[in-house]
Amino acid sequence: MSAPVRVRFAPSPTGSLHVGGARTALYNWLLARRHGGAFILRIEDTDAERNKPELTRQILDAMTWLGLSWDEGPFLQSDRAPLYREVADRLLNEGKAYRAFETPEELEAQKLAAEAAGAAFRYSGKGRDIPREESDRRAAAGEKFVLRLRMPDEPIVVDDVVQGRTEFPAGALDDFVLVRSDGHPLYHFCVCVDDVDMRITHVVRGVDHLANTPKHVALFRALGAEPPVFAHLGMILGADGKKLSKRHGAAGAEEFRAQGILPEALFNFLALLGWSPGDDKERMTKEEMIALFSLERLGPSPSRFDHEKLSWLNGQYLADTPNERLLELLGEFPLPGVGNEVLLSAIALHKSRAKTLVELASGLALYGADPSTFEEAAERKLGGPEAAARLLAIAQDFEALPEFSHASLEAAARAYAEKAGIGLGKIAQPIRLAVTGSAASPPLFEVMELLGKETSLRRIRAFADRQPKPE
RNA sequence: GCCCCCAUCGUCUAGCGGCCUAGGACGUCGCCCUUUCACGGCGAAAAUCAGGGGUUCGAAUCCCCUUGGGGGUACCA
Repeated sequence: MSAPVRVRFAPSPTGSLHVGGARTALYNWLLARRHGGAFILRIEDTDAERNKPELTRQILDAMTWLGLSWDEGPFLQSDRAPLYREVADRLLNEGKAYRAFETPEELEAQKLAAEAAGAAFRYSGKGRDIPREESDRRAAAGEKFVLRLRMPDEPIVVDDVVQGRTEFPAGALDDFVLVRSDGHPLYHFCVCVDDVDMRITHVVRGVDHLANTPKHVALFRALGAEPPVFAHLGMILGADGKKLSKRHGAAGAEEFRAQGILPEALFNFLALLGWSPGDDKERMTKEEMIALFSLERLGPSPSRFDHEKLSWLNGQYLADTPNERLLELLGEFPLPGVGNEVLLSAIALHKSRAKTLVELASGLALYGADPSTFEEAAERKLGGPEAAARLLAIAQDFEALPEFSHASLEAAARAYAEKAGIGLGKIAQPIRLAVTGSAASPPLFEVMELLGKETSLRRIRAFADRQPKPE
């Protein structure tokens, strides 16, 4: 394997980068980066029906977001029709492929007949025996035909790096269609032609393609090319073990983005779904993954998508990400209308408490408008006339402070608590509720310092005000 | 139907014949830290290695069967 590594990711334009596809792309990317090779992006849009540039755009955006940069492409199969036609002609001339003139109706009838007889349908291979002259004549006369590959009579071995060696007996596959009767080249054909043309050395993709791989091997041979190294990945399933889809909450990279998942976290999480570096490493930078990656360490079995673990990982990344970058990332979510300086400090206070950017953004809301609602259970417990009196009293103490810093606020609160013969929590909790609307927040006095004297005292007094009066 | 793949704690996984009385991580449950909530630290519960046969002095690791999941079988990708 001295040839430079060349791999590709070849999604069809569905408009969403499914996490299964994202992980496939990621492993291809890792392999290319590991070996200093090339990562090629190719769009499989031979199915003209659903092929809109917009859908491709979304996939590219998601890849860019995830940090999966490609070196060549994106190539569109729809742009490569002349190449497919040329290769199809060559295969026909070399006798490796042949014209078959059955109509879809005839094929359908044969299929039904086979089914009725309890046998599996397989194309008869009838077209194989049509002499070339006759074939040319009928084609010239305008008779409809498809181009089929002449499958070899010997068994086909697929030696997969991940799934192991599999032998498909001779005759297990029939002569499949390369080019439709309307001249459109079909998926299997385009894939192989492109892989040869692009000098792809390793094909890393989902197991759903494994059963089709012998077709590809036969095609590579017919094309006079050595098949690439194959690595078929297990599927990614939802938490219920079913195929992962939108009904599991999210299935596309862009949906995770909208949920406030960091691209680095999703990258790391996806990498671990089917790959293990061997030691007990969990959190890794891209550079570490590149250094450690190898196809041999990919696992063959399907895995479930554990959103809980993603959430944890995301929280880890959130806590470690510099505030400035977080502020940038937060741009996609609603933020209170305060200055960046306040936001940056607030982010520092809140980031270890949030699992997603969405959570972080909503935590930041308290630096905007005064709270209009208060946690009901907390207010029942922490409110009341006595609490109101204390709040008013301590507000006075705070008011008198020479400087409104968290240190002096804390000192004042401690002094108050001691004088009143209560624990610090007894006075801090009502203040917290008054200031943030919630019984849980970052360190109270730091929050107050950030909020400033005026806002903090206004909130404390307003909260005291809404408490029932004595008698 | 036929062909193919997969199978270790609830989940992601380590393990590639003896180091396994099966290791790590998420989640769960305790305790500690603490003005609350997180973070962090410590600890616990959690896998008869799907079941059954072999092979071997020795099997989670190799082979076969069964069961359960998944995929393929298109003039879809």
